Amino acid sequence: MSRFTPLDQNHIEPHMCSLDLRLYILGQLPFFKNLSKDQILEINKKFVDRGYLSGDMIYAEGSAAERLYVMADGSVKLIQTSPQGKEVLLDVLTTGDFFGGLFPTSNDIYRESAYAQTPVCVISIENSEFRKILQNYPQVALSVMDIISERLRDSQSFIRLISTATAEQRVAYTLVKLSEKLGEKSDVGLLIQLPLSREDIANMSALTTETVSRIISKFQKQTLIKTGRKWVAIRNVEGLKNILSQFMP
Amino acid sequence: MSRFTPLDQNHIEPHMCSLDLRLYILGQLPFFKNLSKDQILEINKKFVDRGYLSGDMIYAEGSAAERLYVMADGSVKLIQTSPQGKEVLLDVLTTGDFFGGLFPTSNDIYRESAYAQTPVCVISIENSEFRKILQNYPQVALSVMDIISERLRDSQSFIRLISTATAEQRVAYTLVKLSEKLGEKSDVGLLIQLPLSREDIANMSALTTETVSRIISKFQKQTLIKTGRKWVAIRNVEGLKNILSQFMP
DNA sequence: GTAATTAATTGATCTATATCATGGATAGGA
DNA sequence: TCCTATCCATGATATAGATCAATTAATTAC
Repeated sequence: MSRFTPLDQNHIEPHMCSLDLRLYILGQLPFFKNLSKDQILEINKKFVDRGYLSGDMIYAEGSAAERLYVMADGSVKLIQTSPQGKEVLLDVLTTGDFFGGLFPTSNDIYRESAYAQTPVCVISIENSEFRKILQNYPQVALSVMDIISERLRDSQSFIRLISTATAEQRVAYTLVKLSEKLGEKSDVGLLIQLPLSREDIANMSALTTETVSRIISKFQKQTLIKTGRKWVAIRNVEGLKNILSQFMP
Repeated sequence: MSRFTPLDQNHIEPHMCSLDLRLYILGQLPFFKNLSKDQILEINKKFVDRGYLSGDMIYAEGSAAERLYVMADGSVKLIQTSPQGKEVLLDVLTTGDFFGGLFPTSNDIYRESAYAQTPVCVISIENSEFRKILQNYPQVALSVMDIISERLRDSQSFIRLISTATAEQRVAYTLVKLSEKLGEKSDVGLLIQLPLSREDIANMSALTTETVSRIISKFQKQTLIKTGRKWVAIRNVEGLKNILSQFMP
């Protein structure tokens, strides 16, 4: 029996990708938000849903990028692997995020692999169908553009981070970002709602697990965080941000 | 007198941002390519042009992001600076590239500074005007989206690079990328048409100038490149790519 | 409930690259 | 053609974080 984890465990079952959930998710997407109920219903027809179990691969780096995915429930990791086997965790996605192919030509390939990190339900649409939607609803294309350009800027901030920051700053940054995205108040602090190992943090921060472990231990001693096996909660966000302040304006 | 530089020196004068050049540049832009002559003329009215001298700042990180810029001639560096003064060279832009604000709200800020690296001519448009164009011409929005998503993927590849690659691999990558974008055949090899110091390469590769200098010397001894003050030419692209092959699929 | 597996900690050592320091080379102005 | 800025090369040293290695703790399997 689980001795202790503060994480929510009641994740959705694959079959729970109900029509209602699908419509709800689609309607909540920032780029579909301004569409009418009927338009959403129409768009929904082009989507298919599917559940995955924890650890399942949703698509593989290098394979043909044919579909765009939208998270309905659970969490998904986007990972690039180098030939020597080193992994870079590009992003963690949760409800409402989209990922996968967004490409002009159908003969493009995925640049990363996507793995279910918990049981997940995703809905997906064929690339060409999604482009039709973008053409038919110009404001949708604009919203998608905005989201991608925001991601580009995040990505560039991250480049600055790993170009100039110390290991401690990188871990602090990773934890602050994750808590902003996935943090939920709990009795152990601002809990990052995600099974998150030291290795995951290492792959997100461009460090080794050992280094992350040492830093996490230190942060815990400083009562900045509280942590256990595969979970982290933030006790003192300001303290972590303080570590970052030297290079984040 | 210049003793030796293989770089083209006859750069455009600021006043040479003629109407003809402007129309030509606008017409060549990948996202305006499919528009009619009349449409281009109409769009052109919203653009203003301006010349800058080498070293001039075009906009500053942190200031209000009000304009979108398009390169007409010359080259521009996009730089992020950390509070400690460390610089990260995000990109080098040349004719036809766009940069600056592409943002949904007018109260957003630039995330990087833009400097003229040579004498340049840029044309620019107010953010809100550009968004009107995107709304009026849906296929333009789609093209812009594609370009940004390509940049995002490049940026993610780069994150993998600096997360996992050695200093030598980073420099090789930087040189290969630059030569693909700016390389011109010359009698010293595939010359990168850009005044490119060791420091620039260092800031693009997340390394120090000293480390870059050592690696550049080594590459030169291996006759992979030929280099001088502020210029680099590639003699053996395959050799450089070979250095990369261990982590670039 | 016990064994087997996986995750995390912690210590000892190593190494790639940064940092510090100096001299030489090149460019461009007077 | 000299003078002075930069730019570049290279040696010596320091160090952050990786790597190697061993131990402990938490989970899952039986």
